[in-house]
Amino acid sequence: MTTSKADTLKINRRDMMENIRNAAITEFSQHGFNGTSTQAIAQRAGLKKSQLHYYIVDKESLYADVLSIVFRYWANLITFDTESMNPVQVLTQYIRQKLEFSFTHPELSRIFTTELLSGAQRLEAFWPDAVINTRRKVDLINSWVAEGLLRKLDGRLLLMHIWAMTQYYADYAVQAELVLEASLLDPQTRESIFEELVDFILLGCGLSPSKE
Amino acid sequence: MTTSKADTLKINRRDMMENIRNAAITEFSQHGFNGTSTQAIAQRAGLKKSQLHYYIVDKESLYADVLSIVFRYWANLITFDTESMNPVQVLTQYIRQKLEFSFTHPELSRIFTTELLSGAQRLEAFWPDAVINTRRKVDLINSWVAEGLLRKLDGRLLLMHIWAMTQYYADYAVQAELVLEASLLDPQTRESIFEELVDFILLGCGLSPSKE
DNA sequence: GTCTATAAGACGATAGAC
DNA sequence: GTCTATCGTCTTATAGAC
Repeated sequence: MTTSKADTLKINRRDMMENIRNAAITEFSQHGFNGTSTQAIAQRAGLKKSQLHYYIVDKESLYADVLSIVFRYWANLITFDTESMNPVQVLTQYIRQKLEFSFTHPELSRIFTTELLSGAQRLEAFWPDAVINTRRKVDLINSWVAEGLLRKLDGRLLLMHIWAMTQYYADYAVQAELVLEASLLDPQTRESIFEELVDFILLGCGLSPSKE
Repeated sequence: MTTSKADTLKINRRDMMENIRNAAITEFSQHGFNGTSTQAIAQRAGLKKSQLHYYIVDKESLYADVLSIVFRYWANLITFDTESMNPVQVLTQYIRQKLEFSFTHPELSRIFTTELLSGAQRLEAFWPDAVINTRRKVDLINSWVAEGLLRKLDGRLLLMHIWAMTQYYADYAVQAELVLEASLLDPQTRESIFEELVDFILLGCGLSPSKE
């Protein structure tokens, strides 16, 4: 056992930081930046407010941390599969990734939404990359249209409508569960939403969903 | 001129209340209930915080006022046209109403979203009516499916996906304008979104959009 | 009827004790 | 390195002046 006291503390501190970040994600996703108190974050993390302020620089930088986590997930998990040049496969896979993210990380999705609702000022640093990634996807969709693989449509609108419907299951989870009288945690519910979403979108693009 | 002093004051007060409500709508829609200070509302209404508290009972009831406005609009403006039994006409008209509301009252749309994001506790009073209205629409859609007018789909999912895409243009207006490089105030932009949305949804339902 | 002065407490943040 | 005591500000709300 050569674990020094410093090492132990370091590990504990890292766990504590993750603990705090998770508490922050929950609070910020519900109440936004303005609406969240460091008090509430501290309480959720099992700390006193004054203790919390030892671990974080300030509320603003904790929020920036959390925002960057959202975008890191987004960039790593949700991409167009460029291997496949088949619109049906690319779109189906993209819809699954986006929807799965809403199901498994609804709080991260909601942080993006609260930030956008409150003016998106703290999001400006992330826009340039997002714009590039978006343009790449839009160009691919539009090239499909040019090749006649999709009906004549605006790739930007298609992409936004996919975002809208997948994001819905995070932001409006309360409403969805009320309407469906089912939990979004239930794998069967998730699967039937996914299947309907794929059919709906592919048909809307003038594609025929493959039935295997 | 028989206008008494009392009448004049009454009129002014009503104007002031509307002024305050509008300021409240703007602030609440951006920052939610927790995130909005009466200070910010007062300032936007051109009052001092202490003046504002003369006109309102408290923050909570001002918020309740604003929420009820949202639902009054919703109930009056956004309905299924039961006169027409034609799915294409009913859906097209519904999409136009919903989308138009997002364009012309984005702040009211956003208040609903912030409230849902923060747990929707203050919305509970409005759910029963909303559930009834929703069920009626779902039943109609499902009857179309039973008659073979629409492809086999779950009416609840279709309705939610229409909500998601139309609501998007209020909640995510910042993102939409960035992606489209256009203003959502522009009638041409609005019209092209509407047309694409109708084509997309009708095709997704297995209907063929009429082209006149 | 309208507005000011001010209370009572929550807010984010820090200096300094341990 | 960790936590407590505390500061100054901002919060909602009201009592009382005009």
